[in-house]
This record gives sequence, structure tokens and C-alpha cells, in this order.
Amino acid sequence: MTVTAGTGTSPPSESIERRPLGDGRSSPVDAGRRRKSAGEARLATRARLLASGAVLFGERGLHRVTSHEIAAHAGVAAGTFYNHFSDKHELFGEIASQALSELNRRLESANAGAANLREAVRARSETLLDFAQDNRDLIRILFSREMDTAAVQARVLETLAQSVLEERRAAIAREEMPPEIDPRVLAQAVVGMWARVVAWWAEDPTRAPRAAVVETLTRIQLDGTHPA
Amino acid sequence: MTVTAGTGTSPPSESIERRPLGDGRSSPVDAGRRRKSAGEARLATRARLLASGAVLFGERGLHRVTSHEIAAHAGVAAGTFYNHFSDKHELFGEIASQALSELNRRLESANAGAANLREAVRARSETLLDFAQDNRDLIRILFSREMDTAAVQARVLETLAQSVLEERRAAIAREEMPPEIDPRVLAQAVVGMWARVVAWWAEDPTRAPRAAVVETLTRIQLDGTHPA
DNA sequence: GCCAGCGGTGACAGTCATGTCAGCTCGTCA
DNA sequence: TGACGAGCTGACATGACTGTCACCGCTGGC
Repeated sequence: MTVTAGTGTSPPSESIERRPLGDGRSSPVDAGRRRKSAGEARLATRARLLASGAVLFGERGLHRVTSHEIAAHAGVAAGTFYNHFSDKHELFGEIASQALSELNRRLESANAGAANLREAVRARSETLLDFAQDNRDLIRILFSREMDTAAVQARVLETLAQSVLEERRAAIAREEMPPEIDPRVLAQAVVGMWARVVAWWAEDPTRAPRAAVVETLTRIQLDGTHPA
Repeated sequence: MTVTAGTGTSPPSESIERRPLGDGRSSPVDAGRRRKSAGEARLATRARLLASGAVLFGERGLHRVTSHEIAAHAGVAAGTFYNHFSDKHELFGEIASQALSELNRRLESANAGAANLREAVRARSETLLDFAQDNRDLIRILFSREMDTAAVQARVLETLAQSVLEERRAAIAREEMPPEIDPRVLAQAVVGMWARVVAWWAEDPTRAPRAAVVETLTRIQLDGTHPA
């Protein structure tokens, strides 16, 4: 997944090439190929800022990155940042929000293709790990680093928990799950488990083979860890 | 549990009464009763700073609290803060460290009293909730808010995971647990679950009765959620 | 070919947390 | 009783991040 600039545009993807910044007052609008329309150039700049934000926030977290740094990394001047976002929290929120939507979309879709609870749980675990593998920066933004506290962090976890909750309620209705488990607590537990395991694993995927992580995540949720 | 000032001293507990601060250059060393020895006064001040830090960090997190605020809340001057800690990160680390030790001590002790895996899991869940109920500030410091990233957060979760890992390895040895589950992944999963559920519940304990949370936490870990 | 304005520039002023330090008080000890 | 020093005080210097704004160049429309 790539963070996109508003109304879906082709992005610059990672590693923005620094173009030779203003000598005095002049400023080439774009390095190499020039943009066709002005609006397009604007979107490209926005996309660069989003991409740079994802990288830097992923590396160092919200508080250890400045708006000027993001601008520099994106190859634009400090003031340009504020042409696109009112401050770094807004940028952060935008990145987290897009990442969350995408992750949630994938999880829902994995869920939709599953015939029963067992399949759904396994499919979600796999989806989660795939996402983590392809989007380490975003995983760190969503799960491990400090969010802009309440605002974003709560929304991420609550959104995911809500989605788990719905699935589980359906499972209870289908009598696939014993009703004495409180699904609200369970939803929080599952989300917490996801967040921690994914952050742990994404930090260093050689820690455990993907299959083992999927297997363990699935078993914990379905069969527990006690044989009796 | 109360955060203590180094070598275990009786603390001021919460809510530090603001004493009338310096009019010009004067400064009464202590409101009301005076301390006997100088060293004792020093420890009391340190304890006040620790207590105030716990309250403020718990309320607002590391980044939204300044060292001057902590000093003010503790009823001392800004400079005094630096007589005790080199900066707020050190104070934060100290608080988190003490809280972690205490929580870990209780969990280990709950574990020690248990005859088998089932009892151990249940006892830990209860211990965790009790701790959360009595120490909401500390729970927020340990689990929900941003830690000083890598430094503290990782240590908290790793320490707890380590403790779970040992228990589970013992359980595998006693053949109380199927060996095809990767205990390292499981340990991370359990810790993530704890962190999330406890933070969620401590935020508003009326969300679910304590017993329901304990029950659900225990069942997930032992029996899973699938009846078949 | 001309010009309007979009998008970008970067120096700069404002704000705020930080950590310091000279000076003060009071308890302790000779 | 005198004075020494531990501990505290709070104004202040510092530095970092923030957000602004006057200005500029390019591009597209006429």
C-alpha cells in the first residue's frame, strides 16, 4: 500500500530524490520532467509529503520528527508543508487514517471470503501479517509508536476492535462461539494481541516464520492453549 | 502501590498540597511540620516529584507534561527538579521502572501460588486487574500512553513477555500445553492482550464487570473461543 | 507573446520547554 | 552561638520547533 495524495493519484513512492533547492530566490517547480497541470503538481507535492511523513514517523515517531524535516525529506521548502497541512499532527492523522482504512478494508475482505469463524480467523491473521510485511512504516505508525494520543491511537484500536466485535457477534448468532465469553472484552483482547504480535514480528521477521505466527495467532483465538 | 523515593521511604501519596512559594528570595523548606534530617527532606522531595510525575504523566503522557509543571505540582521550584533528576525522561523511566517491578513481582507471586497452568492463568488475570484498578495512572504510563519509545516501552513489554514465556515453557515441559504453539509468539500475544484489555478496562471499569474480564481473559488463553 | 495566479520559497519572528546558577534558609555540628 | 553546607529557589539565557509572509518563477489561457 502507498499513502495517496487525497483523490488517489500516482505517488512518488519511497525515497524522494532531493532536487537542488532554491539558489537565492529561484525555484524550479519540479526536477526533470515537468508536471502537466498545476493541480497535478500540487497533488504530487502532497503525495511526497505524505510519503516522507510515513517514512520519518515510522522511523522515529511523531514527536521526534519536525515539520521542517518532513519538508526537507520531501524535497520542498518548509513553507510548502503548510500549503498542504496545517501542522504535522494533521499529516500524521492523514497517514494513519489512510493506513487504517486500507488495513481495515483488507481485513473485512478477508472476512467476507470466509465460510466460518475458523476460516475467518485464519484469513485475518494472514492478512495482518502480509500487511505488516509490506508496510513496516505504517505498522509502526499504527501500532508501536506513540500516536497523537487519544485522537488517533484510540481510533485505530477502536476501529479494529469494532470490526472484530461484529464478526464475533455474528459467530455467536451462528452458534459458533460460546456465549459466556464477553465479545467486547474479546474484541479488545484480539486487537491487543494483533498489535503486539505484529509490531514484534515486523521489527524482525526472522524471529519466527510467518506460518508459525499465523498458526499461533489462529490457535490462540480458536482452540486456546490448553489441551484438556 | 506507591512510587517510592529510592531507598524505600514513606511517601506523601497523591495530591501534593501547594505550599506558599517564595516571596522574593525566601523559602520555607517545608510546610507545617519540618523534616528532621536534611537527607530525609531530600527523599521526601524526591518522593513528591515521583508522585507528581506519576499523576501528570498518567493524565497527559510524557510529551504533554513539562519538568516545570511537575515541579509546580510537587510544590517545589523548577530548579529543584534538576537537583533530583537530569530530565523528565529520567523521572519517567524511574516511575515506569518501579511500576513494572511491582507489577511483575505480583504476577510472579500469583504464578508461584498456582498448582497448574489453569490456576496460573486465572491468578495472573486477577492480579493484573487488581493492579489496574488500584493504579490507573501507572497502568496508563505502562501501557496506553506513549512511552519514551524504545527505551521504556520495549522494556516493559519484553519483561512481561519474558515472564509469560518462562511460565509457558514450564507448562510445555509439564505437558500442559501442546508443543506446536510457538511459546515466543504466544508470550507476545498474551502481553499484547493484557496491555490492551487492561488499558481499555481501566479507562472505564463500568464497561464490564471485573469477573467477566477475568473470565474472558482466562478462557481465551486456555480454551479458545471455538466450542468444537 | 503576454500576463494572471498557482504553487513554491526560505528567512524570520514568535513561542515555549529546558537547564543553569547565584543566592537564600535553615538544620546541624563544633 | 556561629558558621557551614545541604537543599531549595526562580529569574534568565538558550535553543529548538513552529508558522508566516513577502516574494518569485513557471505555466496555461487569451
